[in-house]
Amino acid sequence: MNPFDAVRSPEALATVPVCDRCGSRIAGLCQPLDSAALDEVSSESQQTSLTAHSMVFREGDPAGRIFTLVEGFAKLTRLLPDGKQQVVGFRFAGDVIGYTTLPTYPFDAELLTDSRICRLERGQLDALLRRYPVLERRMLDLCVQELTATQEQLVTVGRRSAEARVAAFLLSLVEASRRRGKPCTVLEMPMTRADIADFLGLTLETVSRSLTAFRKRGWIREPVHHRVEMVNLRAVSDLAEGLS
Amino acid sequence: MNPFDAVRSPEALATVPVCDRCGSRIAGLCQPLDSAALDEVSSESQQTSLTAHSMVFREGDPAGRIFTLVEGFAKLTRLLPDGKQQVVGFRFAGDVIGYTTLPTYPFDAELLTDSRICRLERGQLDALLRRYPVLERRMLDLCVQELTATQEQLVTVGRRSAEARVAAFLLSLVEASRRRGKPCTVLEMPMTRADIADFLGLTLETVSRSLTAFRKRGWIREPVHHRVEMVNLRAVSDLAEGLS
DNA sequence: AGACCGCCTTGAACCCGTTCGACGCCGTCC
DNA sequence: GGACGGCGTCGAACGGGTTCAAGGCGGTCT
Repeated sequence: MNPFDAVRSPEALATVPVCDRCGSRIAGLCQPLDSAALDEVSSESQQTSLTAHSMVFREGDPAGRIFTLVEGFAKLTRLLPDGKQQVVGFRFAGDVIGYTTLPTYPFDAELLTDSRICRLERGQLDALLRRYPVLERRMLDLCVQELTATQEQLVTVGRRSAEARVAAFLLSLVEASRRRGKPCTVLEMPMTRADIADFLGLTLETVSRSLTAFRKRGWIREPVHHRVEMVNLRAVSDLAEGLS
Repeated sequence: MNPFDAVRSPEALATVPVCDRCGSRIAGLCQPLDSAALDEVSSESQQTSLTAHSMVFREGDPAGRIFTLVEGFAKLTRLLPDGKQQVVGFRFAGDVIGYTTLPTYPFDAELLTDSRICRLERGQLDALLRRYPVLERRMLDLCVQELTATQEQLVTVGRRSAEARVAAFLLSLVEASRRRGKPCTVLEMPMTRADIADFLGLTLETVSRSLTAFRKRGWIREPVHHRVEMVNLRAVSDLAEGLS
């Protein structure tokens, strides 16, 4: 155990072990913090459990809080005036949700599964950022990562064929799982066909047809609902690259 | 004039006036700096002029430098294995180009016009960020802005019809011009139809047809090559919103 | 059990944007 | 001047993905 543990308050003892297993500690905002700083962050933040389909926040809500997804899956969506929605991203354990410089959140954040989230008031975050410059640096790094991923997604949606988009989506799930330290061929995929379609700029029928095609070619399996097994990762990534 | 000017070195006197008119000072990284800090930044950075079609850097180059576009226009592109390119964004006077946490640049940066750029070695930037926390904050803000714009672009490419995408593109030009403090109905548009098409996930023919359609409807004019006049901004933004 | 509902799958027809081809315009290079 | 190449425009045919429609499967509620 960490040598700092001995001097922690009982309160901290209760909260920190939770933090140690949090995705944020592994790949997210809290990764660069030492134990003392982690204590402070964790004592200022509020952990809550929420059920699937809860809204963490809505597009247009005042952006007064920042969230970390401790466990679970979420989707971020923007609504178009004509009613169609675009999924701008999915979020996994450890990811930060809702950091923006805008006065209001620019998208909806909806949980796809029962989840645990960690909540911080905006003012508290700003104070922490001032106190621990390493946190601000970390925010910037995460933001740049996010920007790169979104640009990648732009390429996917803008230039790839339907099947190549679905293949690229599967690869992004593999990558997200790897980043969380679980390199595994069987992946959680809690999003519906419609969610995936809205992410890829396709219809749910096309997504369904593509996944069926992959299954028939023996590239993937779906042992149970909302779980994919990547059988032939190479074939999928070749298709995503357009080498078809 | 600024009271700090009196104590400046002759060298600073030569460089700072340039900075004061730089786009970065108005809308970019240097915006929050006081005169003393601006002196330091400007003395560490190298200004150069480059001609149209120069590459600022290429995808895969070691990301050792950060650039600010002082004057001019640039496009950022990613190349797909099959040879197609996706324009991931355009950059205008004042914008930062090439900041990444990755070891290499994730896209090409090519100038569309003769431009002036301001160059900073990565190590110098890191030192400045440590010295002036306000700069790090500013980087984060710019990154979040950029992320929001890219997500907006994702919606455009993913869910809008061809004409709506072109309309949205025109609006983004208006917005970029406004941000640089030049709210004007006649805009520079140095990119070719092919560039626009690659940005919007369309072909150049479709872009050409859409712009022709807008012209025939009297929504825009193109008085000279590479310049658009927004005659009926309302009609364009209604189309972009999908209210057609 | 039966009815209902959300989600997924599959088929067939259609349509929007692409592809392919041709041409015009303009600037540059022999 | 003439040839060439980059860029933009336009028409006709094609095709990938959408739209529309029907049906299946697995839950949950009554």
